[in-house]
Amino acid sequence: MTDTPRPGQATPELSAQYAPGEVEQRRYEQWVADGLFKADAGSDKPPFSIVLPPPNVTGSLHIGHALDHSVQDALTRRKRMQGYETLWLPGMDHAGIATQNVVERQLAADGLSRHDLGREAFVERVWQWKQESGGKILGQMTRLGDSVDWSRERFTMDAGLSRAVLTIFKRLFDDGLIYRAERIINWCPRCLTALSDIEVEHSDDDGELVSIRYGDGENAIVVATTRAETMLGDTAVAVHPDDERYQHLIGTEVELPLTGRRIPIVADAHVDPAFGTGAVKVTPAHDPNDFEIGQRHDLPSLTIMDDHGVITVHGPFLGLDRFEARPAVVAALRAEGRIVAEKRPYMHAVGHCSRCNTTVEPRLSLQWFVRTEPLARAAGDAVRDGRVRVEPPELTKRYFGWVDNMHDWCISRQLWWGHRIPVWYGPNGEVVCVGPDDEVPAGDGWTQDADVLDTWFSSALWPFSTLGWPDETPDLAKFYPTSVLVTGYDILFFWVARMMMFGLYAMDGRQPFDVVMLHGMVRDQYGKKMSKSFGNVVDPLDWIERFGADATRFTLLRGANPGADVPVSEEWVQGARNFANKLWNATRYGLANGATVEGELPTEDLSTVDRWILSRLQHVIGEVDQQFEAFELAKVCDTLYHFAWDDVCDWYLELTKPVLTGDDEAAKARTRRVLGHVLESLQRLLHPIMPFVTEELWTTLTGRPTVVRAEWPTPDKELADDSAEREVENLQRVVTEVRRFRADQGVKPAQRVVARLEGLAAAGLAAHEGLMRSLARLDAAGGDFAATAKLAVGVGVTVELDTRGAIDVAAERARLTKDQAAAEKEAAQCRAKLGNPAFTGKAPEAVVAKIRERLETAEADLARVAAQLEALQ
RNA sequence: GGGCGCGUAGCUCAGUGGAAGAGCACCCGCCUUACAAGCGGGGGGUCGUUGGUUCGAACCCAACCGUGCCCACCA
Repeated sequence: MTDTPRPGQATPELSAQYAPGEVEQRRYEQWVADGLFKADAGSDKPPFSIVLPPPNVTGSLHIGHALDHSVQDALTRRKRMQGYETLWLPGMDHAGIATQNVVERQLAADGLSRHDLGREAFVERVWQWKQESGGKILGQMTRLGDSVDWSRERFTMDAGLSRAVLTIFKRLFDDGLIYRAERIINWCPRCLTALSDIEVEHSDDDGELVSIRYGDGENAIVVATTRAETMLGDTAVAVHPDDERYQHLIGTEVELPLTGRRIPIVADAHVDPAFGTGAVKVTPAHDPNDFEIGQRHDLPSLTIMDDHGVITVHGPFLGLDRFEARPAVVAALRAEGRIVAEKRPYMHAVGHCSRCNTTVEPRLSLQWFVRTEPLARAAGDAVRDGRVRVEPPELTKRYFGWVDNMHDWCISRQLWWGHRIPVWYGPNGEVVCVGPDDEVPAGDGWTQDADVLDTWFSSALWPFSTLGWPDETPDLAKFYPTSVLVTGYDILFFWVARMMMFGLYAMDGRQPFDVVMLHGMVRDQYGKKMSKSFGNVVDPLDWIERFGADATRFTLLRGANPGADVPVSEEWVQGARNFANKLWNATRYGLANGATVEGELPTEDLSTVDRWILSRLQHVIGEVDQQFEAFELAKVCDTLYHFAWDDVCDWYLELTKPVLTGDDEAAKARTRRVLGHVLESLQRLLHPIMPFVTEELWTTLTGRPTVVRAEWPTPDKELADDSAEREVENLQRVVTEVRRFRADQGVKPAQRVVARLEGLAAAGLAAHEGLMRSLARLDAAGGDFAATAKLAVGVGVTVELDTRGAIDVAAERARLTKDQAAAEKEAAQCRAKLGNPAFTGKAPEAVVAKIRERLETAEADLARVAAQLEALQ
């Protein structure tokens, strides 16, 4: 093998194996130092922008982030190479409850509560925590290779974003889209705050349905409940207006057991006469349905629990926790003989706090709400009229289901960490909403609302608040609307719909993003959800450490088609690591054989093999582009994997060996140039997926500074060459068939077999005899040649081999007989089909032709096998 | 309770009207000077079931079975 370094350049050296750890840190630091990820709002280039879904400040990088970020980075890096002015904006979410819980736990370790510190000191303490231990995840992002613009990092509580929050709150307030009201809300008795619908998770819990008789004699009415303790707050019993059984009771009163209170029996269409007894106890202060019934019938609301879920009424139960009160109330009722049916198990959906899993208590409470109806309608319309595209489209149904049925959004939280509600109450009942540039009311008796806003309120502003809104900044002008939002389908409703509502509202009807790309969840190799208790959780940092960031990314992206869950396993990441190594060694081969990227790509006198690989490359570029535009990153990975491994490594590199070790210097120079082009193109194509190894290889191969801003390949139609592709395919068939024969016959790979090739000229393969001999390890027939085996390989080429002493005739005959039977069956099927007038009459001509072709092939196979059998005699 | 998916090789998944594919796993043979994290070869599926539409169905339709997810104020 010759070793001819490029003029004026030292021979680059690569070790035999790729060692990612050595490369990654060095490369990332250089990229940042060179400002390669920085966006320029003043550029003339077309914009491409993504805002990173802000991770919680309490979070650290888990495998789901790794997937999410890998997708965004791949999209961003490709667009950057395509010449777009590219911004990927990073940042974090202040994560109200989650963060407050973390700091409260720290305090609890010292025996303190947040109330011991007081509000101001507590918030100060949280900020301090954030400075010291928050935001670990941002550092971890560098390990993945995220090409984010660090100069634009934002935090939902920083000054600019807080101003955006105040601005939009004020605007919504003035438009009558924010209001304060007493409503049934989800209350977490542990976090001591209201929760929105999306912060409540439903699970089917075991409950017990008990039937209780209210009243006596003629007036008795039986109700059923799973929450017996709430009967203490009942202010009515409701029945369906048409329910025959209770006509005589409607409008009367009944005595509520244990309390001595008399409550009315009302008729309400909400009641399902078929469920239970058809009579419902009504507790307006502790059940959303009951609240509405209460509103319709002007019933009083009687609150029976405090913030902690402790009973506040009725002597015997006073001070009991809600779960203690339940059996206590049942026992007391039983003592009075009012339990008319034994308790029976009952599975029903119960809400739990998404932060601490405490059972949520529906509770009447004075809170702030966003009136979502007009906002949600606009959010739905933007998708309906095609301004925003959802990938995969199937998920639009879920999106509509959500935005079209949205309840008003409870936005006040009884927490201290967050954006404080900018409303002040005056001594005479004044309510003043204070915008960012307004004077805060001063004087005696003015107090600010104590609550803070739901965390999702500020994250809903993320696509524009991070770009400088409400100011008309160059960033906002250049990068809004953002190009694509990438996130998991699990937060389509939580977050995406809210960004749509606020984006359309704040930006005068302009959508926050053009495309929503939803990926799936990362799962284990059996498709199981990852969970700590199951022990199947993968730590991406561990994988990056052991297999490299590129291998980790490739493993994730290889499953990342829109909407699809992504199973991963250690075996698979090993495979990806092997792939990185394969690329590494292909480039090593190129470097050792003088592959070059200097000078024009030759077009004259190219070998068939060179024309073939260039043609394949054009197809691959086209395919990859299509797949990228459809966000089908799994397919991108698959296409490039097979091109790199099968076409380039297994065939092309092998096929260049005779030329590159030969002595035709002109031919060698051409192939070196083509080889250099193919390798560096492949590296550019793979860079969005595997940034580190491609950077290392590309810079080494080309001597240029970085592939990060290298030009993305475009297909060159001039280089497409069908005849070269066909020729090489035929060559491959010959080689493969001979290899198969050798393997079946147990001929050692190293053993040269003497052979004669016939029919090459007719098959158009005359020029490639040397290549085929080299790949199939066939020597030219010499003087004592005796054809002991004859191989017809299907493209009109016959190989006669001298395998004296090397083959097992009986085994080969058995195999050929099997082949013969298969070919006969195939031929028979095709003949039957072609003999069927219904088929030939109705099927498209192309299909019929295809069947004819199959028949020809089958017949040729039959002839081939027959010839081989004969030769074996 | 409502809605949306899925069921293809041992595992994870592509394929969506023309006669079944990949990765890994498995079997056989090889340290053939880019790579043993490799090379060459191979076995393996009546495409959940049953009907229907069609010349033709993994693909379209219906029912059923299995399975997953989302939403949900029948006590």
